[in-house]
Amino acid sequence: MSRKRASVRREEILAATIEEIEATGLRTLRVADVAKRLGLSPSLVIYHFVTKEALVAAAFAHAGENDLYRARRIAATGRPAREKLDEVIAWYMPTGSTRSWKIWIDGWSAGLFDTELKATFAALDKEWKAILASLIEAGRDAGEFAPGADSAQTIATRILAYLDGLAIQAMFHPGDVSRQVMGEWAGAFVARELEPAES
Amino acid sequence: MSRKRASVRREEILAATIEEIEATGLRTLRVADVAKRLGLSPSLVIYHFVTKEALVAAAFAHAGENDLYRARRIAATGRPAREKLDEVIAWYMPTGSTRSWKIWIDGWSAGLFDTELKATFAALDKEWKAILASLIEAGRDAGEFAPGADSAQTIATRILAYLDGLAIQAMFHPGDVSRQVMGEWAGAFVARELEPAES
DNA sequence: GAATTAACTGAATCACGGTTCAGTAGTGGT
DNA sequence: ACCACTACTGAACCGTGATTCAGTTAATTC
Repeated sequence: MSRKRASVRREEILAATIEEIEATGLRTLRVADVAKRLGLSPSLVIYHFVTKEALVAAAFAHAGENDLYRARRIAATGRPAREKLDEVIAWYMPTGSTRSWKIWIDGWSAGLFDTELKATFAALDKEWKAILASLIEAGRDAGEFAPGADSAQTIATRILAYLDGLAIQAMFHPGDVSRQVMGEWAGAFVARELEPAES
Repeated sequence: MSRKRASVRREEILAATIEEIEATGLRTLRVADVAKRLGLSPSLVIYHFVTKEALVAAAFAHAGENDLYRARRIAATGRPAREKLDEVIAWYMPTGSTRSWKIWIDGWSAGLFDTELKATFAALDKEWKAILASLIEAGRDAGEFAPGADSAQTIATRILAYLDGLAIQAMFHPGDVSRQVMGEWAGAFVARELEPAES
């Protein structure tokens, strides 16, 4: 049983937890399954995280931070705002390889009745909006986007709302909204929001 | 213990189940709590529904049908298509008194890993899209809406996606998307989809 | 108004899975 | 080499909550 430093093992366990939620859902998540995935004893998982609930909370926070990290790296590139915006959006969507929407739908459902989780999601959402808003402002300053009536923050909120909705449709009704369609519609929405007066 | 015909009792239990999910969430739903809500024994609930899982499935189907029924009644009115469309949309949103979004978010999460539930939701969604599409077509025929490039079905899908997304935002970030804002944004979206060439 | 059926209950069962705990064994420091 | 600390395990415990079942009583039928 190769021992590892606590910080390393904790990361492994968090990743395994997300994988397990991804694969079978939060409602049937068992500590034992997370442990088995790594060939460890259930006790160890509890040893590191004290309680299953805390494990789940930590796992969601971890996964969310990971996604944000990637998005921030895209935003930090030295390219036109529109390109970066498109790429960040593409990453937010289910297409983004690692980023699965199953866990977030599960997370929302749990967050409805769990204050800590709800706070975690609120914080993550705020960050996503900040990233988008900052790209929108950059684009406006650079003259790429028309200076609209609404604040960048507001537009970011609307875009994320639409993306969430599209993701759900794509998840449950892939016949109505394929991945490609989802991308096209998202692109059209962004265009309408940011380049209104093209006439 | 006033006895009731099975059909009546079943309806009561279904309603109580939805209320319980609404109040405390699917993940902590106990058969005993549903029973207590009606002053009945847990055994009776099982007597009527055989299994908790079946109870939950039936409850979601029941709630969904209820909502659809109301929507269809609105659509059957003899008013302009736009008015009816707006009202149906208002009813779809969390504002619609009974219609709570908590249960649907919970439902999605459960549906991800439950084939029967997923099928139920697919059927409900299909119905909603049909209602919207038929209103859109009626409005086009009546000259209320411009005849766009996309089919009524497609536009219905996009509208529902946006509504879902807005509902989630309103649920989790009411500071960013109040009920009123939600209504305004939804209205603007519909307008853009249906009355594009107003120039 | 007896007989049959259908609604209903309470107490027991039973599996499941999170958590505890006492102990084992790597690991890093001196 | 020894010590202290930390990662780790296996077996037991224990609460929970769905389901079962044998029986009770209200409705319905004839």
